[in-house]
Amino acid sequence: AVQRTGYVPNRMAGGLASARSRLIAAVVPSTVMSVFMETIEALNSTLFDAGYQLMLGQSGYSADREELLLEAIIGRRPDGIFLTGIMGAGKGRTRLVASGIPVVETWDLTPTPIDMLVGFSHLDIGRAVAQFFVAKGRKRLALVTAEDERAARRAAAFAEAAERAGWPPVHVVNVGAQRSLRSGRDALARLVHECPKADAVFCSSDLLAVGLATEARARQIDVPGQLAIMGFGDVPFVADMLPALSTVQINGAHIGRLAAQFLMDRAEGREVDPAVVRVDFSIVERDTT
Amino acid sequence: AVQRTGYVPNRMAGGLASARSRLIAAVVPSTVMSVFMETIEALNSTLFDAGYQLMLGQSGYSADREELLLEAIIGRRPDGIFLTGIMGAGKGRTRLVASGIPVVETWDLTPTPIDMLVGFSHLDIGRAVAQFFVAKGRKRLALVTAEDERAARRAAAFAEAAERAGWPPVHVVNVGAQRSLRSGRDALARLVHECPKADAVFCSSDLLAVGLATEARARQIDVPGQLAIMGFGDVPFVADMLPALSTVQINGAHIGRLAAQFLMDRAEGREVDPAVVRVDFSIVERDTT
DNA sequence: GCAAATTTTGGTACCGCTACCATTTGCCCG
DNA sequence: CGGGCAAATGGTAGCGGTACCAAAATTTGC
Repeated sequence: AVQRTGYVPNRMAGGLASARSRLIAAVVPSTVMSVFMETIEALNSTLFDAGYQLMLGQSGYSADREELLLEAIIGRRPDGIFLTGIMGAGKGRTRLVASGIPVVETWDLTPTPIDMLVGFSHLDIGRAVAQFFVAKGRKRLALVTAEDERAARRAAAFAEAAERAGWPPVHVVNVGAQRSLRSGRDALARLVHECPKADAVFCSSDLLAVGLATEARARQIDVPGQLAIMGFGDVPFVADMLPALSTVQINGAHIGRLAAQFLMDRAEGREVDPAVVRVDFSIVERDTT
Repeated sequence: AVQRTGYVPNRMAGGLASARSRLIAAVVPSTVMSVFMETIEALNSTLFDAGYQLMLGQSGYSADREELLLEAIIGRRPDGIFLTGIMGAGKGRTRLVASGIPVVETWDLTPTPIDMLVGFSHLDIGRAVAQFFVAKGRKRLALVTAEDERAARRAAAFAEAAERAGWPPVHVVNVGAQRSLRSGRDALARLVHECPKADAVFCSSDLLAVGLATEARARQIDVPGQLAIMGFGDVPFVADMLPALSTVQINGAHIGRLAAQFLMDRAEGREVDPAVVRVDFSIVERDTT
């Protein structure tokens, strides 16, 4: 009879009755060319295979929009909420905690997570990249960074580690909100103008780094001879570029799968322990360092 | 009182009572490095600003998964369904029609849309690119294409147009399911081996085309002198690559906004007329042709 | 000042399921 | 063949809103 009439159960009614919506909400800053997409894809796949649906919200890197988004999300009573990044104190955080919905924060670490967490230390990465450059004999380190709180923390740790090694202050090129290839190219132009002696640069994203490498080629700057370039994220295509980009690799898909599992475990009443998982990163050395 | 107690209305209950879920479902093949992400981002933004939420489903380019996905989607009773591509006859289509939910198909054209449609003709694009190459004096045309029904149609029209111009048969390199930069590089390797005289190649995606351009550089093949390369999609960064990629530009964000508007109009009981909109494409000539 | 029209308030049925209780049925075994 | 137990079946109260109706309160017009 189900076959004949084409009956599809109304999951909204089911959710209302059972207080289990089988919906998981995810908040991402942006979807275009974003380092988070592999995480979202893995999250979505894992969820779907277990009978859950994904609701996607874009915060657009803006706080008031995030506030609205959170309200809209909580209104749907999802069984779990996935956050890219951590949530600072504020109305949003209070709301989330009050809602009692399982939350997993990702791509970052904090001593005060809302609930569960799958991430890594941006400070460690900043330090590790600085040490990598130092070990390679680079002396004048520089940063190219987009406006992003996590990138700022990597940058701060990078600069501090360089200073502790006795190196001169790290030159910083801020590219603003844009994280495009174009802004990477412009950033290199600014860098060679503002700090021509820089011999190693850590970029806040792979796209920016590819931009630098591209502009370096346009200006016949020898990479890595004259300038070493390190990206962040290891998005799928940078390994096959020419030169292949050295970058900080994050296993985004792993974060997504783990977060999905945590959320589903909690939704189904199972304990999640440990609720805070630190995932690895690694510096993959290719042709630009 | 609402402020004090932190009351957030349960939209699931509201949706059940009013038969208006304020949910829109979108089906995409994949989210990573996909040409559709600008469309999804625009769709999501437009929807969110009007108080709707986006549910994202990945069909993963697979038919049975799509079937399951459709069932899960219909079960949620969304106010509208966004499809990337058109839906051929089959169980899925029957289900969709039977559900009575407004549907907008995108990124393609068909004489038999399910409901609404915002797209363009892949045949026109194939022909236009072939004519472009012919006008440029290219004689030995080639194709590099991933397994994708829409790409296959562009390819067929391209080949046919070349033949009609009196040119020799178009050589086709099929890269399989992978649409990575790596497979683009491999494709060029195959192309120079299998058809060394080819002087112009149309790729089924920008990423593939960038791969070809990269491998051409590695092999010191002169682009565009010896080989012209055309991509598809005009994803954000290809304009700033070196060489800047010539490609077929599609205004993905426009498709997303329009589709969102259509879906919301229908959800709110307004008539959508015309329900089929053909959007423009254009060949942007940069440095690889 | 009063009737008519409009707005506000109060109350209830119902959206389509799930959870749970009360039966009834089937089955095994002494 | 009947008692005890598990499984199947039937029935119902919500889940938290919306929609709509009726009644009351207010405004408007003359």
